[in-house]
Amino acid sequence: MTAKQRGRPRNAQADTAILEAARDLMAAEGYERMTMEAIAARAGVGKQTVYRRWPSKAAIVAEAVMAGHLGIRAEDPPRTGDVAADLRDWLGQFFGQLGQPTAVAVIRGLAAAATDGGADAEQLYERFTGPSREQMLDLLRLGVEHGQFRTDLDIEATADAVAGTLLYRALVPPSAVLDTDAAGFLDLLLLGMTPRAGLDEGDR
Amino acid sequence: MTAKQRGRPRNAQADTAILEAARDLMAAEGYERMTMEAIAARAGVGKQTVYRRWPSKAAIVAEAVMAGHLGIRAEDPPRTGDVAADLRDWLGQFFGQLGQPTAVAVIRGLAAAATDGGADAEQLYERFTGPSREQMLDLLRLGVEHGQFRTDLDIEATADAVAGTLLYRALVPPSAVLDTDAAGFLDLLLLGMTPRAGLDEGDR
Amino acid sequence: MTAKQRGRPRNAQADTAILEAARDLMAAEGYERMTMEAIAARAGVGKQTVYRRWPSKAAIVAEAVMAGHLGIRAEDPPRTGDVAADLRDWLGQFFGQLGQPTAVAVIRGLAAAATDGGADAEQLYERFTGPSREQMLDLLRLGVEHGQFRTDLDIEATADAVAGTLLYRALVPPSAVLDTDAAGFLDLLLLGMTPRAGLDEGDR
Amino acid sequence: MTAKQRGRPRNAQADTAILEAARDLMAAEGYERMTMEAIAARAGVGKQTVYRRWPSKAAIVAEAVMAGHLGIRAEDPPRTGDVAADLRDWLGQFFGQLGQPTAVAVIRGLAAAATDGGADAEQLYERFTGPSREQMLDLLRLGVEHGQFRTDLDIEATADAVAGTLLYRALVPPSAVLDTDAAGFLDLLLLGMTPRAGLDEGDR
DNA sequence: GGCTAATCGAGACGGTACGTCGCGTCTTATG
DNA sequence: CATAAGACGCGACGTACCGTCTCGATTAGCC
Repeated sequence: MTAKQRGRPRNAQADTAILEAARDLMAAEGYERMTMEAIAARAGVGKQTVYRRWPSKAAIVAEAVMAGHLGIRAEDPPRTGDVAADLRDWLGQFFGQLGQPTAVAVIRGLAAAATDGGADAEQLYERFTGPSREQMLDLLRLGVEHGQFRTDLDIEATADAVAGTLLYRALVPPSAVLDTDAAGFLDLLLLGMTPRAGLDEGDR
Repeated sequence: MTAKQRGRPRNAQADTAILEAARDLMAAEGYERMTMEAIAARAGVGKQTVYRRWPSKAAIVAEAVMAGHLGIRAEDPPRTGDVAADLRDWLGQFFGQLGQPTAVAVIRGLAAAATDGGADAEQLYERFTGPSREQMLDLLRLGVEHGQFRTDLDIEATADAVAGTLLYRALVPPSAVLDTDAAGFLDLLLLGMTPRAGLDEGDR
Repeated sequence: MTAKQRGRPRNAQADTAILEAARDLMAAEGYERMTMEAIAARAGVGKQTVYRRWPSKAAIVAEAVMAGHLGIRAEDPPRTGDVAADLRDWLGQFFGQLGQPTAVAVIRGLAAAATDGGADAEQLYERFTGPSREQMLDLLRLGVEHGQFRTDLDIEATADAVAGTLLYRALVPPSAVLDTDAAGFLDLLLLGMTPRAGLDEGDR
Repeated sequence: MTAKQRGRPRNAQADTAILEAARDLMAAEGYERMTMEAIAARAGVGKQTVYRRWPSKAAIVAEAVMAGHLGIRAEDPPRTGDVAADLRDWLGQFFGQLGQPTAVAVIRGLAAAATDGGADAEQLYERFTGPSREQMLDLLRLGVEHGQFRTDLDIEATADAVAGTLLYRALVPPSAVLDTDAAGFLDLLLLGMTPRAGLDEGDR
């Protein structure tokens, strides 16, 4: 049993104020240009109050994503019975958000926060990719069971390919790639996933 | 023709000293923790000498990659006639380097440099992805001509999927993904690329 | 008469713990580097408990001096009949303590506490100089009555000269002055105080 | 021979701007409430530029006093031939300035700066008391030679008594002492300094 | 015994200033 | 002209204390 807390308890409103300030500044300035001082000031909070909760900017961003203040949002995947169609629809939601500057800013920020390779990166990975990743893996397993996807499909690798392509398209400059819609990628993906007569084995 | 330059000519040794200093610091400290001051100091050069050549840290990194001081290196793709096998071999070289900490550091640094979304990102995109991307697109076109790949294959999307997955695997923390080898992804990719009877059309 | 106090009574041990903590820290760190937080921590007391009793660091020091936890201590002045000799002996006690680092630290602290010129300075002045000052003034008046000191002696100015010289010698760095003993000053003082034939008037 | 200076030389205007800013803030706010940030801001200078020159607030004040930007100013002592009268006049200039709030603020600041007892105190002592002290010692020696002062006068102790009394009167709160003029002290001092028949020896 | 009230240790709070670091620019003497 | 050195104004960093506040717990006097 944990010891009874002593002293003045932390103000939960400060937590949300900080996360919301981070969310707003992230959209307005971008991750690099967002400073701890600005977060504290916008949240109406002392700097120490921020540092008491999170040790770094990256950690704040991780928490903001997790708490839903920030990030790519998507409905739960549809379950119409046609798993391939469901997957295409659902992933389309993510790729569709690449047209929104704030969503792109968030993904870039997450990448920036992850680039130091420290403990923050680990946390970010889990919190950002985690929930959606699980939903995707569920859908992939369902497709394999239904016979719509290859029985030897590497579902982890498939999920990575989706996340990676999403990340890449958010990072590269708009002029280079954003006019390319997601259809080509999703075709490629789904074709790679579906079984074909006599080819399940021996293609490697 | 430009007029003959006057005054003391630039010291070409300084260029390489700076790029090598950047390469070393990138590996030792990571992109974020590498500073312009440290680069200049390690290169034994004044800060002005650095700024006279490149406007930003990102630009130095871009140049270092381009000049071969830094980055993922690969041979030219093999041309055995079996384009799918060639592609798998060649891409395998890239993914194989994810086990080398310095290569991972470089990719992370490039991502970090790209995350501000400015002009640097554009330049980095071109220089980093550029040469390899062209080689890959050539290979893809060749595969389509030979009938090994789908005629309606979106080759741009395919290249993005490769680059994105490579980037993603470099960014996510080692414990999460690096033990997964690239075979699953390459299977997925090649299966998605190859034509199948009666399915080339009408699958969307 | 005030109504009997309700609620939990104050803990008298806290008072002494705080004053002793202040005394120790004053000697160890000096007035400027001694913080309210450190006093509370060393006393094993909450900060509020300190502030409930004294409004400022200066007030604590004043109280500590007054309560005898801290400061220049001296016996009551001797009364042998030779007032000049008594005064010399008694003042010698004060100057003699300038060799003790803690006494010097206390005087320095008092000066520091006084330098802001606020209400604290007033209080410190009264508490620090007060009791000894009264004793000195008594001795001076006695000397005038006995005919040992000039009848027109400005006894306030004399007391100030003593206090000031003591303060000055505590403030200036040891190497500059502490090797000078007090005899020269006391000679000067006593000669200035004693009457002389035909010079009591008209010297100004 | 010292090595030829390299790099951009320091801007001498910054030195004076900082000292003048310190002087103004000292008068306006007092030593304790004057901050390094405010000094830098008022001088129109970065904080680093201040720290590059002086390691502490006390050191700045010491320099400001030395450079004449700050402090008790007095003419050179008069030399009328009557050394006692000259001394009274000259010292009266110092004591007279105790009525000016800015002069009082400066003395208080110097005391505050000295109270930490570190290297700054030593420097302050030398720079503040130094020049005037030498002039005073000269005057005292002259008086001894002329037979106006006691041959066994401890001139160091005399100078300390003057400096100490001046300091003390600046530190104690106005209500307590400033209405007392300096005449009483100067009488006391001069009487203590002048020789008298048959008393030069054997008074101790 | 229940109530009210003041105190206790603990520690979070909004602030201010600290002293340091790095930015990108500038200004020198030396090539 | 370019160079190495390094000062410059600026702004953010993460820390230390300020004096205040808010907890649960304690300890009294009063009904």
